Amino acid sequence: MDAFFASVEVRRRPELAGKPVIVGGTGNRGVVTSATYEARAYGVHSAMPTSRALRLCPTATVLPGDLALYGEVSRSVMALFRSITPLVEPLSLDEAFLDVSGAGRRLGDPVAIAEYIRARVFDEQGITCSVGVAPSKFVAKLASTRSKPDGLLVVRPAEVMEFLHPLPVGALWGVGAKTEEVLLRLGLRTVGDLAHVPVRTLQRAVGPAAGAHLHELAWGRDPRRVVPDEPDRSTGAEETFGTDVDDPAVVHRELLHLAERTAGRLRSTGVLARTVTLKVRFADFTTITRSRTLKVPTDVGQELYDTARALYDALGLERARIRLVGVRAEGLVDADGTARQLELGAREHGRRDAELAADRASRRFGAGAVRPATLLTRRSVPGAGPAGGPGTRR
DNA sequence: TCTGGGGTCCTGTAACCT
DNA sequence: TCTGAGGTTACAGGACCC
Repeated sequence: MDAFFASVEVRRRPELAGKPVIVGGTGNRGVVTSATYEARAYGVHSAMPTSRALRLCPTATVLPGDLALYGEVSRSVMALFRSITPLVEPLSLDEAFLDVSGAGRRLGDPVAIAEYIRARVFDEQGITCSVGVAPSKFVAKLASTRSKPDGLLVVRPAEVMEFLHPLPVGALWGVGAKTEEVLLRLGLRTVGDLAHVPVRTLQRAVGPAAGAHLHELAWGRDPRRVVPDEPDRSTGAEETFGTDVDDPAVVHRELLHLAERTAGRLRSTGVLARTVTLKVRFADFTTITRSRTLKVPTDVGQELYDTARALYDALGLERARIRLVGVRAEGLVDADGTARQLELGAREHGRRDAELAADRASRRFGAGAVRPATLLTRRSVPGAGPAGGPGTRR
């Protein structure tokens, strides 16, 4: 999809069509997550602090975003893709790889399929998308980027080199700011330059794996298949405070909140986590992580919290100024295939049953209907909150 | 100017096991 | 009993993507 979040907002509010619109954090520490092409004309792009974006483009409308709505649109679009081929690999909410090598008889050649997709997405969702058609995932991805917005670019097998080699190294998928800097220092400006440098040189510069990988990509070689339905490897939640925090009690409460959120997601997807990772970002933006692997995988918020809090307390911070904390669950295993460890003397109905009951209450009465008492604030007492706040849901 | 939140993958080091 | 080689895993950090 082109400028996905922003496009969905414009569809919802047609009076914004043709105007600069920014979706992103509206607080003092927000960043841009999506911007219409009208806003991009002012130099606005995603990941830029909203404050800077507004300085560049003061007339822009800034909207907080509505992930639930974008998720709905995403599901509809992915369903359309799956009606074309079962080989759909979603890359994010707004993009996916489709292997259409088997769909030709029914729907025509890949170019016809691409046009069909673009038309259907526009008819059904009222937003535009761009499609790259190529013999490999990586070239298709670059082609779709090149064709944005509202475009279609076909790179046939014989055209891959002439398409690839003039591109700047930074255009390659996997080459970010740091790697680009290293490559430019070596005098490598284009993908063609990259292709003609010995692999060993590349590997010395950016590491053995990345070096070999880049060399292959520079010659258009990308054997990765389109794989549908890969299970997540980790899930987590993190939050940047509105202003830096040095009160351990505030950090502890946030950790509980994040642990509950993460555990809820584990339960809703039917997986257990073996490893808990704590993330702390300090006022100066340095970031550390600490992790611990559990004896028994879990999906219980209280256990994630206990672990995260122990990791935090072990840091022995003396009122350090904290900007962000996060809790992440890794080493995910299928809950069905994992027998729960029976502990000697453990109560039959424990914390897990309480959290499952809270899940059911949340499904009926809205997110956060039941939660730990320490997470209740005046705002969240039913009836006391602002309209639309969590406490006012029924 | 001031840097979100969701992820994936790679690398170096240390510990541990055989 | 000691030593070393080699593999695996845990942990921390960092680059990158949308």
